[in-house]
Amino acid sequence: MKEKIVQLIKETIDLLQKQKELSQFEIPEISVEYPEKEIHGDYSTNIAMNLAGKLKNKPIEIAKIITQSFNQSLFDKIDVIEPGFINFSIKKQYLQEQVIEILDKSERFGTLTIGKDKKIQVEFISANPTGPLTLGNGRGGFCGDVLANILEKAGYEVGREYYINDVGEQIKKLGHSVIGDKEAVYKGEYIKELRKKIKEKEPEEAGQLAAKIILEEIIKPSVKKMGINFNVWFSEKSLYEDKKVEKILDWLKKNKLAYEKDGALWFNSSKFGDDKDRVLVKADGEKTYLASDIAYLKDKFERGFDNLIYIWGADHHGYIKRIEAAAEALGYQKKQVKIIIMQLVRLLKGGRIVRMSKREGTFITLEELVDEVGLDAARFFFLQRSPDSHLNFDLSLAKEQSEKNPVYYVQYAYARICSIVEKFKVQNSKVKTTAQNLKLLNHLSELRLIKHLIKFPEIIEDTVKDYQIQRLPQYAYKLAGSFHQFYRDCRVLTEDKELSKSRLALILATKIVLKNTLDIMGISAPEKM
RNA sequence: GCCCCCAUAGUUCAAUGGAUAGAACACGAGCCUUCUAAGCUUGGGAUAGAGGUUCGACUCCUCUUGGGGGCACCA
Repeated sequence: MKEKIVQLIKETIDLLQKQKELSQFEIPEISVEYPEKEIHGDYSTNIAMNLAGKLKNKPIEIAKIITQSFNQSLFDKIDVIEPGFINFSIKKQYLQEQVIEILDKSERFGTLTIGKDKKIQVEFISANPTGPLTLGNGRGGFCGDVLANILEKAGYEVGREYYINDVGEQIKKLGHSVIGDKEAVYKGEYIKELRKKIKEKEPEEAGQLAAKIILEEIIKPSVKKMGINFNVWFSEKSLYEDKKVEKILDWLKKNKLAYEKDGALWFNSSKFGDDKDRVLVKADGEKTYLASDIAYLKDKFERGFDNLIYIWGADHHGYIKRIEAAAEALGYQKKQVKIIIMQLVRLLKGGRIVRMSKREGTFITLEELVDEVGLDAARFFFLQRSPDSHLNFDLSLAKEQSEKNPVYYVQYAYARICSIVEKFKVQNSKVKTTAQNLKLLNHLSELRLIKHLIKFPEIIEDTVKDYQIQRLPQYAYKLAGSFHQFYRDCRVLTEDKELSKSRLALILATKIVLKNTLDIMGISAPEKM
C-alpha cells in the first residue's frame, strides 16, 4: 500500500507538471508514514511540506493542488490538513479484498523481490572459542539470525556465518589456562572440566585442543539451543593453511598498500579513512588479527556476496574503520560492508552492576538464560531493544518478568485463533470462503485488524532498509492487540452462517500473518496455551 | 586528550524531522451464564541542562552534566 501511494503521488505530480499546474522540478524522495492518530487516516505524506520551499508556495496550497488531481479509486477520502499533511483513508472494499490476498499467499505473504539475485552474508556471534556464549553473544546472535531471516523474506540469498578465531594469542592463553600455569587467564568451571580432558602440556597445542572441544561441546550446542542455524563455520586457521593470508599480504605490498617500518608490516589504512595505519605483521613475525581479517574479507567477496553484514559488540567499534578501509583497498565499496554495533549487555545482580568477564569467570551464560526464561521469551526480550540501547540485565528480574513477557500476549492471540478455528471445524464440516461474504466485514475492529495485516510486507521492506529489527516485535505486539480487540467486539461463531464464514476468513488471515511474523523472529506459534 | 553509544513515566524500553511522545511492569478502578481473563476497558505519571537550525526537534548541530565502551607491533 505504501508503495502504491508513493507511486500515485509521483504520477500525480508528473501529470500536474505536464499540465503546467506545477512547475518543473525533480521529484524528491516521497515518504509515506503511518499517522499515530486514527483521525489522520491510515497513511500520510508530508510531500507538500517538503515541496513548499522549492515551489515558493504554501504547503497547504500544494497539498490541495495535488489531491485535486489524485486518483481516488483506492481511498474513501483524502484529507488535507494544516500545515500541509495529506492523509489517506483506505477504501473498505480494498481492505476486504486483501483478506483473500493473504489467504492465497499464505506463508508467502510478505515475501518480497527486492533482494532478487542478490547475495548477502551475515556474519554474527563469532565469539572466540575460549568459553561459553555470553548474554552479549546472545543479543548479537538473535539479532543476526532475525536479520538473516528478514533478508531471506525480502528475496535475498543469505549466508549465515560464524567466524572461528582458532589461532592466535587467545588460543595460547586458553592453553595456559587449561594447563593451569602462571600465565593462565581464563577462569570458570568449564576450564576445570577441560583440564580433566586435556593432558597436553604445550600451551599452543593444549589451546587448540581446548578450543575444538569448546566449539563442539559448548558453543555449537548453545547455538542450536538458540534456534540458530549457520550454514558456514569458518575457521581462521584455514586462511593460514590455504595461504590466503600470505597472498593478501603480498598483494597489498605489491600494490603499495602496505609498507615496512620498524621491522613491522603496516597497512596503509589511513589512506582510506582510518585514523592511522595498522600493523599487519609484527616485528616478531607474528601476523595480527587484521591480516587474517583482510584475507577473510576478500574470501567473502570472492564467494560471490554483493554485501556483507557484520554484527559486533560495542567493544569492537574502533575496528570499523579498519575493515572499511580494507574493503576499499581491495577495490570494493565501503557501502557493501555494513557493520552493526550492538551495545553491550550489562549484568546486574540485586541492582548492582557485575562486570561480566570470561577471564574472571563472572558471567551468566546464554544457556542459563534460555533455561531460566525459555527461548521464546529470551528472543523477544532481546529483539525488542534497539541495537543502540545499552541494556541492563538482571537474571532474577528477567525470570520474574518472563512470566509477563509480551511474547505470550502475541502467542495467546495465535492460540485463541487456533481454538476458534478448531471449534468452527467441528460445527461446520465444509469450510469455504469466497470474496462475496467478505463484504460483511464492516465492524471497526475488523477493518482495523485488516489494516494491521496489510502492513506486514511494509514492515519487512522498512526493516531490510534500516536493519531496525525491533520493529518486528513491536509490530507483532500491535497486531496481537488488534486481534484481541476484534475478539472482544466480534464473535466468529454466530447464528449468522455467512458472517461466521467471513470472520473465519479474517482470523485465518490473521493466523497467517502472526505465524509469518513469529517465524521470522524465530519464536514458536503454539496452538494451545 | 580523541572516537563510538546512551540519558524519555517509579522501573525496563518504543517513537524513517511530523500532528495530543507510545507500550510493558508496578500502582488505582471496572469487565467472565456467550469462541481461552496469558484477555478487554479505564486513571495518574516522562523527553538531563543551555543555545541553535526548521513551517515543525525526543530525533539534526554546538556546548554542559552524567553513564557505558574503545583508543596496542592484544584479540
